[in-house]
Amino acid sequence: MKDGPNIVGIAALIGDHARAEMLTALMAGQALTATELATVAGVTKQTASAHLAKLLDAQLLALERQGRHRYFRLADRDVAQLLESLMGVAYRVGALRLRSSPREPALRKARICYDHLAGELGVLIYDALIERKLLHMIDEQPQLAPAGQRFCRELGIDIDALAAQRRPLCRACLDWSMRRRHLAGTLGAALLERCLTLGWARRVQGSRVVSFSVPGELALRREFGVAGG
Amino acid sequence: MKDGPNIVGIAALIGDHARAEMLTALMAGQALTATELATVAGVTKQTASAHLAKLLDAQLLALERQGRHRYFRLADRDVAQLLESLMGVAYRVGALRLRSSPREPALRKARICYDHLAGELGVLIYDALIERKLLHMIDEQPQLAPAGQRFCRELGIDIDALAAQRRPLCRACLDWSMRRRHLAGTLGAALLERCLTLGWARRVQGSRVVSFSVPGELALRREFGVAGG
DNA sequence: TTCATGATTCGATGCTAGGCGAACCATTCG
DNA sequence: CGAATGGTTCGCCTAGCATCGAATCATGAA
Repeated sequence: MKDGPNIVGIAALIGDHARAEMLTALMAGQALTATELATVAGVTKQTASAHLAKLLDAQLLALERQGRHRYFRLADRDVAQLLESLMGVAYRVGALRLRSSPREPALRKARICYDHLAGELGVLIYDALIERKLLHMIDEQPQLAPAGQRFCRELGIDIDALAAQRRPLCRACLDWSMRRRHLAGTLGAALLERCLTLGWARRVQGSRVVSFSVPGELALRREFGVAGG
Repeated sequence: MKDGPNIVGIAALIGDHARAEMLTALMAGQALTATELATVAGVTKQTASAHLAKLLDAQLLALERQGRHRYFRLADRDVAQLLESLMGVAYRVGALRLRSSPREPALRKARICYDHLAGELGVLIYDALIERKLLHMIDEQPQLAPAGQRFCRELGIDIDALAAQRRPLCRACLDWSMRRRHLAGTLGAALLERCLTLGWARRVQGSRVVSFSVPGELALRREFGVAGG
Protein backbone atom coordinates (compact mmCIF):
# COMPACT_ATOMS: atom_id res chain seq x y z
CA MET A 1 0.00 0.00 0.00
CA LYS A 2 3.09 2.14 -0.12
CA ASP A 3 2.56 4.16 -3.27
CA GLY A 4 4.90 6.83 -4.52
CA PRO A 5 7.92 8.69 -3.21
CA ASN A 6 8.59 9.08 0.45
CA ILE A 7 7.19 12.44 1.39
CA VAL A 8 7.49 11.83 5.12
CA GLY A 9 11.12 12.83 5.41
CA ILE A 10 10.71 16.09 3.54
CA ALA A 11 7.55 17.06 5.38
CA ALA A 12 9.03 16.15 8.75
CA LEU A 13 12.04 18.34 8.02
CA ILE A 14 9.80 21.32 7.35
CA GLY A 15 7.59 20.39 10.27
CA ASP A 16 10.00 21.63 12.91
CA HIS A 17 9.90 25.14 14.30
CA ALA A 18 13.55 26.02 13.96
CA ARG A 19 13.91 24.60 10.46
CA ALA A 20 10.67 26.15 9.20
CA GLU A 21 11.87 29.49 10.51
CA MET A 22 15.12 29.11 8.60
CA LEU A 23 13.41 28.09 5.38
CA THR A 24 10.93 30.95 5.67
CA ALA A 25 13.76 33.40 6.14
CA LEU A 26 15.46 32.04 3.03
CA MET A 27 12.28 32.63 1.02
CA ALA A 28 13.55 36.21 0.82
CA GLY A 29 15.89 34.86 -1.83
CA GLN A 30 19.20 35.92 -0.35
CA ALA A 31 21.70 33.54 1.13
CA LEU A 32 22.34 33.65 4.89
CA THR A 33 25.12 32.35 7.12
CA ALA A 34 24.71 29.61 9.69
CA THR A 35 24.88 32.11 12.54
CA GLU A 36 22.24 34.37 11.00
CA LEU A 37 19.99 31.39 10.53
CA ALA A 38 20.58 30.35 14.13
CA THR A 39 19.37 33.80 15.18
CA VAL A 40 16.21 33.80 13.10
CA ALA A 41 15.40 30.31 14.33
CA GLY A 42 16.05 31.31 17.92
CA VAL A 43 18.43 28.44 18.68
CA THR A 44 22.11 28.10 19.48
CA LYS A 45 24.73 27.63 16.82
CA GLN A 46 25.21 23.95 17.57
CA THR A 47 21.51 23.25 17.17
CA ALA A 48 21.34 25.28 13.99
CA SER A 49 24.32 23.42 12.64
CA ALA A 50 22.58 20.09 13.14
CA HIS A 51 19.45 21.36 11.44
CA LEU A 52 21.35 22.80 8.53
CA ALA A 53 23.19 19.54 8.03
CA LYS A 54 19.87 17.73 7.73
CA LEU A 55 18.43 20.29 5.33
CA LEU A 56 21.54 20.09 3.18
CA ASP A 57 21.46 16.31 3.23
CA ALA A 58 17.85 16.37 2.03
CA GLN A 59 18.83 18.81 -0.70
CA LEU A 60 16.36 21.41 0.44
CA LEU A 61 19.23 23.84 0.88
CA ALA A 62 22.34 24.55 -1.13
CA LEU A 63 25.64 25.72 0.25
CA GLU A 64 28.12 28.31 -0.91
CA ARG A 65 31.43 28.58 0.87
CA GLN A 66 33.02 31.97 1.13
CA GLY A 67 36.09 32.12 3.29
CA ARG A 68 35.18 30.99 6.74
CA HIS A 69 31.53 31.74 6.13
CA ARG A 70 29.02 29.23 4.89
CA TYR A 71 26.12 30.77 3.04
CA PHE A 72 22.90 28.80 2.77
CA ARG A 73 20.11 29.32 0.27
CA LEU A 74 17.09 27.36 -0.92
CA ALA A 75 18.21 24.60 -3.25
CA ASP A 76 16.04 25.79 -6.13
CA ARG A 77 12.74 27.28 -7.20
CA ASP A 78 10.92 23.98 -6.66
CA VAL A 79 11.61 24.18 -2.96
CA ALA A 80 10.48 27.80 -2.85
CA GLN A 81 7.27 26.89 -4.59
CA LEU A 82 6.67 24.02 -2.22
CA LEU A 83 7.03 26.42 0.70
CA GLU A 84 4.67 28.97 -0.83
CA SER A 85 2.07 26.31 -1.46
CA LEU A 86 2.44 25.17 2.13
CA MET A 87 1.89 28.76 3.24
CA GLY A 88 -1.17 28.89 1.01
CA VAL A 89 -2.75 25.87 2.67
CA ALA A 90 -1.69 27.04 6.12
CA TYR A 91 -3.17 30.48 5.58
CA ARG A 92 -6.41 29.24 4.10
CA VAL A 93 -6.79 26.91 7.02
CA GLY A 94 -6.31 29.82 9.40
CA ALA A 95 -3.14 28.41 10.89
CA LEU A 96 -1.70 31.85 11.51
CA ARG A 97 0.92 32.49 14.09
CA LEU A 98 -0.62 33.19 17.45
CA ARG A 99 1.80 36.02 18.09
CA SER A 100 1.90 37.47 14.63
CA SER A 101 4.80 39.62 13.67
CA PRO A 102 4.64 43.39 14.16
CA ARG A 103 5.75 43.71 10.57
CA GLU A 104 2.93 41.54 9.27
CA PRO A 105 1.06 44.57 7.81
CA ALA A 106 4.14 45.58 5.86
CA LEU A 107 4.46 41.99 4.72
CA ARG A 108 0.90 41.96 3.45
CA LYS A 109 1.51 45.24 1.65
CA ALA A 110 4.51 44.15 -0.40
CA ARG A 111 6.98 41.33 -0.03
CA ILE A 112 9.40 39.15 -1.92
CA CYS A 113 8.04 35.84 -3.09
CA TYR A 114 11.45 34.25 -3.75
CA ASP A 115 12.24 36.47 -6.74
CA HIS A 116 9.13 38.50 -7.53
CA LEU A 117 6.72 40.88 -5.85
CA ALA A 118 3.76 39.61 -3.82
CA GLY A 119 1.27 41.14 -1.41
CA GLU A 120 -1.22 43.94 -2.05
CA LEU A 121 0.98 45.76 -4.52
CA GLY A 122 1.85 42.55 -6.34
CA VAL A 123 -1.84 41.76 -6.76
CA LEU A 124 -2.52 45.36 -7.74
CA ILE A 125 0.02 45.20 -10.57
CA TYR A 126 -1.40 41.93 -11.77
CA ASP A 127 -4.97 43.21 -11.73
CA ALA A 128 -3.96 46.40 -13.51
CA LEU A 129 -2.24 44.44 -16.29
CA ILE A 130 -5.35 42.33 -16.75
CA GLU A 131 -7.69 45.35 -16.55
CA ARG A 132 -5.76 47.21 -19.24
CA LYS A 133 -5.66 44.06 -21.37
CA LEU A 134 -1.86 44.05 -21.36
CA LEU A 135 -2.10 40.53 -19.99
CA HIS A 136 -4.82 38.14 -20.98
CA MET A 137 -5.85 34.82 -19.61
CA ILE A 138 -5.80 31.53 -21.43
CA ASP A 139 -7.05 28.59 -19.41
CA GLU A 140 -6.56 30.79 -16.35
CA GLN A 141 -2.90 31.24 -17.25
CA PRO A 142 -1.55 34.68 -18.07
CA GLN A 143 -0.06 35.59 -21.42
CA LEU A 144 1.51 38.92 -22.37
CA ALA A 145 -0.33 40.77 -25.16
CA PRO A 146 1.59 42.79 -27.80
CA ALA A 147 0.50 45.99 -26.06
CA GLY A 148 1.88 44.53 -22.85
CA GLN A 149 5.25 43.97 -24.49
CA ARG A 150 5.37 47.64 -25.51
CA PHE A 151 4.36 48.64 -21.99
CA CYS A 152 7.18 46.60 -20.48
CA ARG A 153 9.74 47.99 -22.90
CA GLU A 154 8.73 51.50 -21.90
CA LEU A 155 9.37 50.51 -18.29
CA GLY A 156 12.87 49.56 -19.37
CA ILE A 157 12.47 45.78 -19.38
CA ASP A 158 14.18 43.73 -22.07
CA ILE A 159 11.29 41.42 -22.96
CA ASP A 160 13.14 39.55 -25.67
CA ALA A 161 15.94 38.57 -23.33
CA LEU A 162 13.41 37.32 -20.80
CA ALA A 163 11.38 35.38 -23.37
CA ALA A 164 14.53 33.63 -24.55
CA GLN A 165 15.01 31.96 -21.17
CA ARG A 166 13.76 28.49 -20.41
CA ARG A 167 11.67 29.69 -17.49
CA PRO A 168 8.18 30.86 -18.45
CA LEU A 169 7.77 34.58 -19.01
CA CYS A 170 4.50 34.87 -17.12
CA ARG A 171 3.18 32.67 -14.38
CA ALA A 172 0.34 33.29 -11.96
CA CYS A 173 1.35 32.72 -8.36
CA LEU A 174 -1.28 32.39 -5.67
CA ASP A 175 -0.89 34.92 -2.89
CA TRP A 176 -1.39 33.49 0.60
CA SER A 177 -2.21 36.87 2.11
CA MET A 178 -4.69 38.03 -0.51
CA ARG A 179 -5.99 34.71 -1.83
CA ARG A 180 -5.57 36.37 -5.21
CA ARG A 181 -3.10 35.95 -8.01
CA HIS A 182 0.05 37.92 -8.69
CA LEU A 183 2.65 37.81 -11.42
CA ALA A 184 5.62 35.44 -11.28
CA GLY A 185 7.90 34.11 -14.00
CA THR A 186 10.84 35.97 -15.48
CA LEU A 187 8.66 39.02 -16.08
CA GLY A 188 7.60 39.06 -12.46
CA ALA A 189 11.21 38.93 -11.36
CA ALA A 190 12.17 41.67 -13.83
CA LEU A 191 9.37 43.95 -12.59
CA LEU A 192 10.56 43.65 -9.00
CA GLU A 193 14.12 44.31 -10.03
CA ARG A 194 12.93 47.40 -11.91
CA CYS A 195 11.07 48.75 -8.86
CA LEU A 196 14.28 48.46 -6.85
CA THR A 197 16.63 50.02 -9.41
CA LEU A 198 14.22 52.87 -10.09
CA GLY A 199 14.39 53.62 -6.37
CA TRP A 200 10.67 53.15 -5.90
CA ALA A 201 11.29 50.59 -3.21
CA ARG A 202 14.03 48.98 -1.17
CA ARG A 203 14.44 45.65 0.58
CA VAL A 204 14.19 45.59 4.34
CA GLN A 205 17.23 43.92 5.83
CA GLY A 206 16.63 40.42 7.12
CA SER A 207 13.03 40.20 6.01
CA ARG A 208 10.86 39.50 3.01
CA VAL A 209 9.35 42.97 3.30
CA VAL A 210 9.71 45.31 0.32
CA SER A 211 9.32 48.88 1.48
CA PHE A 212 7.95 51.36 -1.05
CA SER A 213 8.64 55.05 -0.52
CA VAL A 214 5.62 57.37 -0.80
CA PRO A 215 6.73 58.83 -4.15
CA GLY A 216 7.75 55.32 -5.21
CA GLU A 217 4.30 53.90 -4.62
CA LEU A 218 2.73 56.89 -6.36
CA ALA A 219 5.00 56.37 -9.36
CA LEU A 220 4.08 52.68 -9.42
CA ARG A 221 0.38 53.46 -9.29
CA ARG A 222 0.76 56.12 -11.99
CA GLU A 223 2.67 53.82 -14.34
CA PHE A 224 0.14 51.05 -13.91
CA GLY A 225 -2.79 53.46 -14.04
CA VAL A 226 -4.21 52.71 -10.62
CA ALA A 227 -5.62 55.49 -8.46
CA GLY A 228 -5.65 56.02 -4.71
CA GLY A 229 -3.67 54.52 -1.87
CA MET B 1 11.67 37.50 12.16
CA LYS B 2 8.46 35.49 12.08
CA ASP B 3 7.20 36.21 8.59
CA GLY B 4 4.13 34.68 7.08
CA PRO B 5 1.69 31.91 7.91
CA ASN B 6 2.58 29.09 10.20
CA ILE B 7 3.61 26.23 7.98
CA VAL B 8 5.04 24.15 10.81
CA GLY B 9 1.77 22.60 11.87
CA ILE B 10 0.76 21.52 8.39
CA ALA B 11 4.18 20.14 7.54
CA ALA B 12 4.47 18.32 10.85
CA LEU B 13 1.10 16.69 10.24
CA ILE B 14 2.27 15.35 6.90
CA GLY B 15 5.66 14.48 8.36
CA ASP B 16 4.45 11.40 10.17
CA HIS B 17 4.51 7.94 8.67
CA ALA B 18 0.99 6.88 9.46
CA ARG B 19 -0.59 10.16 8.41
CA ALA B 20 1.46 10.44 5.22
CA GLU B 21 0.38 6.91 4.32
CA MET B 22 -3.25 7.88 4.79
CA LEU B 23 -2.93 11.06 2.74
CA THR B 24 -1.12 9.24 -0.03
CA ALA B 25 -3.85 6.62 -0.15
CA LEU B 26 -6.46 9.37 -0.44
CA MET B 27 -4.60 10.82 -3.43
CA ALA B 28 -6.43 8.11 -5.38
CA GLY B 29 -9.41 10.43 -5.13
CA GLN B 30 -11.89 8.08 -3.49
CA ALA B 31 -13.08 8.42 0.07
CA LEU B 32 -12.02 5.75 2.56
CA THR B 33 -13.31 4.72 5.98
CA ALA B 34 -11.37 5.10 9.19
CA THR B 35 -10.71 1.37 9.38
CA GLU B 36 -9.44 1.19 5.81
CA LEU B 37 -7.11 4.09 6.54
CA ALA B 38 -5.91 2.35 9.69
CA THR B 39 -4.99 -0.64 7.54
CA VAL B 40 -3.09 1.31 4.91
CA ALA B 41 -1.24 3.18 7.64
CA GLY B 42 -0.42 -0.03 9.46
CA VAL B 43 -1.72 1.10 12.85
CA THR B 44 -4.58 0.16 15.12
CA LYS B 45 -7.97 1.80 14.94
CA GLN B 46 -7.43 3.88 18.04
CA THR B 47 -4.20 5.32 16.69
CA ALA B 48 -5.77 5.99 13.31
CA SER B 49 -8.67 7.72 15.00
CA ALA B 50 -6.31 10.12 16.77
CA HIS B 51 -4.49 10.89 13.52
CA LEU B 52 -7.70 11.42 11.59
CA ALA B 53 -8.97 13.80 14.24
CA LYS B 54 -5.84 15.90 13.82
CA LEU B 55 -6.05 15.89 10.03
CA LEU B 56 -9.70 16.91 10.18
CA ASP B 57 -8.94 19.63 12.68
CA ALA B 58 -6.28 21.03 10.36
CA GLN B 59 -8.74 20.88 7.47
CA LEU B 60 -6.52 18.67 5.40
CA LEU B 61 -9.30 16.10 5.28
CA ALA B 62 -13.05 16.36 4.91
CA LEU B 63 -15.56 13.99 6.42
CA GLU B 64 -18.74 12.44 5.09
CA ARG B 65 -20.91 10.46 7.45
CA GLN B 66 -22.81 7.55 6.02
CA GLY B 67 -24.64 5.46 8.55
CA ARG B 68 -22.13 4.09 10.98
CA HIS B 69 -19.30 4.68 8.54
CA ARG B 70 -17.16 7.78 8.38
CA TYR B 71 -15.69 8.41 4.98
CA PHE B 72 -12.60 10.58 4.71
CA ARG B 73 -11.31 12.34 1.63
CA LEU B 74 -8.78 15.10 0.93
CA ALA B 75 -10.28 18.46 1.81
CA ASP B 76 -9.82 19.87 -1.68
CA ARG B 77 -7.63 20.08 -4.74
CA ASP B 78 -5.19 22.46 -3.01
CA VAL B 79 -4.24 19.73 -0.58
CA ALA B 80 -3.84 17.21 -3.40
CA GLN B 81 -1.58 19.60 -5.24
CA LEU B 82 0.49 20.24 -2.12
CA LEU B 83 0.99 16.49 -1.77
CA GLU B 84 1.98 16.06 -5.42
CA SER B 85 4.49 18.88 -5.15
CA LEU B 86 5.90 17.27 -2.02
CA MET B 87 6.24 14.03 -3.95
CA GLY B 88 7.96 15.94 -6.71
CA VAL B 89 10.61 17.33 -4.38
CA ALA B 90 10.95 14.00 -2.59
CA TYR B 91 11.42 12.10 -5.82
CA ARG B 92 13.87 14.57 -7.32
CA VAL B 93 15.88 14.41 -4.15
CA GLY B 94 15.97 10.64 -4.36
CA ALA B 95 14.07 10.16 -1.14
CA LEU B 96 12.49 6.97 -2.38
CA ARG B 97 11.16 4.36 -0.06
CA LEU B 98 13.87 1.94 0.91
CA ARG B 99 11.55 -0.98 0.50
CA SER B 100 9.72 0.23 -2.56
CA SER B 101 6.40 -1.24 -3.37
CA PRO B 102 6.14 -4.30 -5.64
CA ARG B 103 3.58 -2.36 -7.61
CA GLU B 104 5.89 0.62 -8.15
CA PRO B 105 6.42 -0.29 -11.84
CA ALA B 106 2.65 -0.35 -12.41
CA LEU B 107 2.45 2.97 -10.63
CA ARG B 108 5.05 4.48 -12.89
CA LYS B 109 3.21 3.11 -15.92
CA ALA B 110 -0.17 4.71 -15.19
CA ARG B 111 -1.74 6.08 -12.06
CA ILE B 112 -4.38 8.44 -10.78
CA CYS B 113 -3.13 11.91 -9.91
CA TYR B 114 -6.16 12.89 -7.82
CA ASP B 115 -8.54 13.05 -10.78
CA HIS B 116 -6.49 12.62 -13.94
CA LEU B 117 -3.99 10.23 -15.49
CA ALA B 118 -0.29 10.39 -14.65
CA GLY B 119 2.74 8.19 -15.24
CA GLU B 120 4.21 7.00 -18.53
CA LEU B 121 0.89 6.84 -20.32
CA GLY B 122 -0.18 10.22 -18.98
CA VAL B 123 3.02 11.78 -20.29
CA LEU B 124 2.64 9.88 -23.56
CA ILE B 125 -0.82 11.36 -24.12
CA TYR B 126 0.41 14.83 -23.32
CA ASP B 127 3.39 14.53 -25.68
CA ALA B 128 1.19 13.13 -28.44
CA LEU B 129 -1.24 16.04 -28.16
CA ILE B 130 1.64 18.50 -28.40
CA GLU B 131 3.30 16.60 -31.24
CA ARG B 132 0.13 16.60 -33.32
CA LYS B 133 -0.42 20.28 -32.53
CA LEU B 134 -3.76 19.56 -30.88
CA LEU B 135 -2.38 21.30 -27.84
CA HIS B 136 -0.02 24.24 -28.06
CA MET B 137 2.05 25.98 -25.47
CA ILE B 138 1.74 29.58 -24.43
CA ASP B 139 4.19 30.64 -21.75
CA GLU B 140 4.73 26.95 -21.12
CA GLN B 141 1.05 26.53 -20.39
CA PRO B 142 -1.08 24.28 -22.58
CA GLN B 143 -4.03 25.49 -24.61
CA LEU B 144 -6.37 23.35 -26.71
CA ALA B 145 -6.26 24.15 -30.45
CA PRO B 146 -9.42 24.00 -32.60
CA ALA B 147 -8.20 20.72 -34.08
CA GLY B 148 -7.78 19.47 -30.53
CA GLN B 149 -11.39 20.30 -29.76
CA ARG B 150 -12.53 18.24 -32.72
CA PHE B 151 -10.26 15.40 -31.63
CA CYS B 152 -11.76 15.39 -28.14
CA ARG B 153 -15.31 15.45 -29.46
CA GLU B 154 -14.55 12.40 -31.58
CA LEU B 155 -13.36 10.68 -28.43
CA GLY B 156 -16.76 11.42 -26.96
CA ILE B 157 -15.81 14.28 -24.67
CA ASP B 158 -18.18 17.21 -24.27
CA ILE B 159 -15.65 20.04 -24.54
CA ASP B 160 -18.19 22.84 -24.21
CA ALA B 161 -19.47 21.50 -20.91
CA LEU B 162 -15.91 21.28 -19.60
CA ALA B 163 -14.96 24.75 -20.79
CA ALA B 164 -17.99 26.22 -19.03
CA GLN B 165 -16.64 25.17 -15.64
CA ARG B 166 -14.65 27.47 -13.42
CA ARG B 167 -11.69 25.10 -13.30
CA PRO B 168 -9.20 25.53 -16.16
CA LEU B 169 -9.70 23.22 -19.11
CA CYS B 170 -6.04 22.39 -19.51
CA ARG B 171 -3.31 22.49 -16.94
CA ALA B 172 0.16 20.99 -17.05
CA CYS B 173 0.95 18.91 -13.99
CA LEU B 174 4.50 17.89 -13.20
CA ASP B 175 4.98 14.15 -12.97
CA TRP B 176 7.16 13.01 -10.09
CA SER B 177 8.03 9.71 -11.72
CA MET B 178 8.89 11.04 -15.17
CA ARG B 179 9.99 14.59 -14.36
CA ARG B 180 7.87 15.48 -17.37
CA ARG B 181 4.51 17.13 -17.77
CA HIS B 182 1.12 15.52 -18.16
CA LEU B 183 -2.35 16.88 -18.69
CA ALA B 184 -4.52 17.97 -15.76
CA GLY B 185 -7.53 20.28 -15.60
CA THR B 186 -11.08 19.30 -16.52
CA LEU B 187 -9.91 17.85 -19.80
CA GLY B 188 -7.37 15.68 -18.02
CA ALA B 189 -10.09 14.38 -15.72
CA ALA B 190 -12.44 13.78 -18.65
CA LEU B 191 -9.79 11.83 -20.55
CA LEU B 192 -9.21 9.51 -17.62
CA GLU B 193 -12.93 9.02 -17.17
CA ARG B 194 -13.19 8.19 -20.88
CA CYS B 195 -10.43 5.56 -20.67
CA LEU B 196 -12.32 3.88 -17.86
CA THR B 197 -15.79 3.93 -19.46
CA LEU B 198 -14.41 2.72 -22.78
CA GLY B 199 -13.05 -0.28 -20.89
CA TRP B 200 -9.47 0.49 -21.88
CA ALA B 201 -8.42 0.50 -18.26
CA ARG B 202 -9.69 -0.16 -14.75
CA ARG B 203 -8.78 1.11 -11.34
CA VAL B 204 -6.89 -1.25 -9.05
CA GLN B 205 -8.68 -1.55 -5.73
CA GLY B 206 -7.01 0.32 -2.89
CA SER B 207 -4.27 1.87 -4.98
CA ARG B 208 -3.55 4.73 -7.32
CA VAL B 209 -2.64 2.27 -10.05
CA VAL B 210 -4.63 2.40 -13.28
CA SER B 211 -4.35 -0.91 -15.07
CA PHE B 212 -4.65 -0.83 -18.86
CA SER B 213 -5.61 -4.03 -20.65
CA VAL B 214 -3.44 -4.99 -23.63
CA PRO B 215 -6.11 -4.10 -26.21
CA GLY B 216 -6.94 -1.02 -24.13
CA GLU B 217 -3.39 0.29 -24.31
CA LEU B 218 -3.25 -0.51 -28.03
CA ALA B 219 -6.50 1.41 -28.57
CA LEU B 220 -5.13 4.34 -26.59
CA ARG B 221 -1.93 4.39 -28.60
CA ARG B 222 -3.86 4.09 -31.87
CA GLU B 223 -6.22 6.95 -31.01
CA PHE B 224 -3.35 9.19 -30.01
CA GLY B 225 -1.20 8.08 -32.91
CA VAL B 226 1.66 6.65 -30.90
CA ALA B 227 3.39 3.48 -31.96
CA GLY B 228 5.02 0.70 -29.98
CA GLY B 229 4.67 -0.46 -26.39
C1' DT C 1 52.57 31.97 15.63
C1' DT C 2 48.88 33.46 18.38
C1' DC C 3 44.37 35.01 18.98
C1' DA C 4 39.51 35.61 17.67
C1' DT C 5 35.61 34.04 15.44
C1' DG C 6 32.74 30.91 12.54
C1' DA C 7 31.20 26.41 12.59
C1' DT C 8 30.95 21.33 13.85
C1' DT C 9 31.05 17.15 16.90
C1' DC C 10 29.95 14.67 21.05
C1' DG C 11 27.48 13.39 25.05
C1' DA C 12 23.80 14.02 28.18
C1' DT C 13 19.07 15.52 29.07
C1' DG C 14 14.30 16.20 28.79
C1' DC C 15 10.00 16.61 26.44
C1' DT C 16 6.82 15.61 22.93
C1' DA C 17 3.99 12.67 20.58
C1' DG C 18 3.05 8.19 18.58
C1' DG C 19 1.75 3.70 19.87
C1' DC C 20 -1.24 0.15 22.02
C1' DG C 21 -4.59 -2.25 25.45
C1' DA C 22 -8.82 -1.87 27.45
C1' DA C 23 -12.99 0.06 28.10
C1' DC C 24 -16.65 2.65 26.21
C1' DC C 25 -20.27 4.86 22.78
C1' DA C 26 -23.11 4.30 18.49
C1' DT C 27 -25.31 2.17 14.71
C1' DT C 28 -27.10 -1.66 12.27
C1' DC C 29 -29.00 -6.21 11.91
C1' DG C 30 -31.04 -10.57 13.34
C1' DC D 1 -33.35 -7.00 22.92
C1' DG D 2 -28.67 -8.71 22.29
C1' DA D 3 -24.78 -9.44 19.12
C1' DA D 4 -21.61 -7.52 15.90
C1' DT D 5 -19.08 -4.04 13.98
C1' DG D 6 -17.35 0.85 13.29
C1' DG D 7 -15.26 4.27 15.86
C1' DT D 8 -13.66 7.04 20.05
C1' DT D 9 -11.66 7.99 24.74
C1' DC D 10 -8.44 7.15 28.47
C1' DG D 11 -4.12 5.98 30.54
C1' DC D 12 0.36 4.41 30.32
C1' DC D 13 4.66 3.42 28.02
C1' DT D 14 8.45 4.33 25.13
C1' DA D 15 11.36 6.09 21.52
C1' DG D 16 12.92 9.56 18.91
C1' DC D 17 14.70 13.92 18.49
C1' DA D 18 15.42 18.74 19.50
C1' DT D 19 18.20 21.19 22.62
C1' DC D 20 22.25 22.75 25.02
C1' DG D 21 27.22 22.75 27.34
C1' DA D 22 31.69 21.84 26.48
C1' DA D 23 35.24 20.64 23.62
C1' DT D 24 37.22 20.64 18.95
C1' DC D 25 38.33 21.99 14.20
C1' DA D 26 39.06 25.61 10.63
C1' DT D 27 39.78 30.01 8.75
C1' DG D 28 41.37 34.64 8.73
C1' DA D 29 43.65 38.64 11.02
C1' DA D 30 47.35 40.65 13.83
